[in-house]
Amino acid sequence: MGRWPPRGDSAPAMRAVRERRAEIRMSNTATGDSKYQTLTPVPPIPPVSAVPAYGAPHVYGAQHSFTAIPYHASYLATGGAAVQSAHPIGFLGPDGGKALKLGIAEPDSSTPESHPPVENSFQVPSVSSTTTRPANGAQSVPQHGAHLNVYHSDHFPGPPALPPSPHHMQMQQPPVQDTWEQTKSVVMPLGGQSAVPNAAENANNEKVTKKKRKRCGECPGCLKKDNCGECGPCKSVRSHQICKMRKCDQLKTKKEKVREVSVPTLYTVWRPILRSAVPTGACLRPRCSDNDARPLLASGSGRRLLLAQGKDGTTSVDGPGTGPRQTPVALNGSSGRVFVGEPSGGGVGPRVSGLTSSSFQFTPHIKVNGTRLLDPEKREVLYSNNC
DNA sequence: TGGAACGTAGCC
DNA sequence: GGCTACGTTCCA
Ligand SMILES: [Zn+2]
Ligand SMILES: [Zn+2]
Repeated sequence: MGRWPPRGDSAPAMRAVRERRAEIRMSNTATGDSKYQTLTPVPPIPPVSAVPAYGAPHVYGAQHSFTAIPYHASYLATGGAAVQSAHPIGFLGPDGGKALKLGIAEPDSSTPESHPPVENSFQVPSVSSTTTRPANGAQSVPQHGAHLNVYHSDHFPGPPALPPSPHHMQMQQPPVQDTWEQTKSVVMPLGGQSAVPNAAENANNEKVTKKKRKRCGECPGCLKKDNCGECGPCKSVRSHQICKMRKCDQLKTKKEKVREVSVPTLYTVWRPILRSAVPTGACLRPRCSDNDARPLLASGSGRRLLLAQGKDGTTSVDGPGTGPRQTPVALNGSSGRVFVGEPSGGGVGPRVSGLTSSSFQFTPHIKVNGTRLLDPEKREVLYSNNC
């Protein structure tokens, strides 16, 4: 009783089977053989424990560069007056206690306060869309809330080091430890350094070979015993790839592999961007308990917000526009990662299908203390309240 | 955008 | 050290 593949990356091996495989390759025939059995199942998602959660986008450490980001600029021009400053300030805001309650992680904190129970409004999105849309179509005004799905891809450029800032002490250091313990998997480094072997990149953002995923052992491809003998990988000695027919389905979808992103990470990393991109009063607090907060629209409705990062490390924010848009967004001529949020636009814009309810939720505010947030002045109130 | 080529992780 | 094949880059 053997297993397939016989050896190498994913399964216990048998020399005999390897030889058998060679025979198949040589003869280009597909034969049944008792030696070819199913794979030993492996976890679909290898654990990534101990991977530091750090994905600070470029834009964070350099808010002044916002104006160099076309999408963002247009965004603000159309509706982002209130956040023209594009500061990360509201970010922690004046209310440190509240910030803690929101689950913002201090880089090295070990105090109870720094590990508050976080409202578990974030879950792992189950699937990602592949809708493609040019980023430069973003012209419309962002809406009142965000329902954020965060995706991960394996090639995310690391951000530059965060500059020291007396106003943002907590942000001087990347949140090396992801402290959101409700999640078993950990945020992959969207960039930045990692002290963990097999991490994506080193401190200099240099390419570091990453850990390989394993075959699931259960998909049709994995269950196939024999090489087809006719596909490219079968024919090419240099391919180094498994027969197309046997390619694991899970390994086919290497991009947009969804990873969990902790609340702290969202706050410390992406919140400034969200803040600048959702200028109409979206509360970036997960499940804000504000009674005036508008109820979150059902998943799948509303419009989307994109946070994208190009290979050059720059970050861009894409507006809702007129249609769902996800990956990839061209940035400076290159394609990069795209993070998808969904501002609940209150019926403005098309419905977006395919979203799961298991994603990070931002409660949209349209009112604060009963006052509709219709002008920048009032929105500032909201921001100052660290929503 | 998909395929080819290549480096090398992972397993033995 | 050999082998398979994943991840990545390159190129048409
Ligand atoms: Zn084949
Ligand atoms: Zn599989």
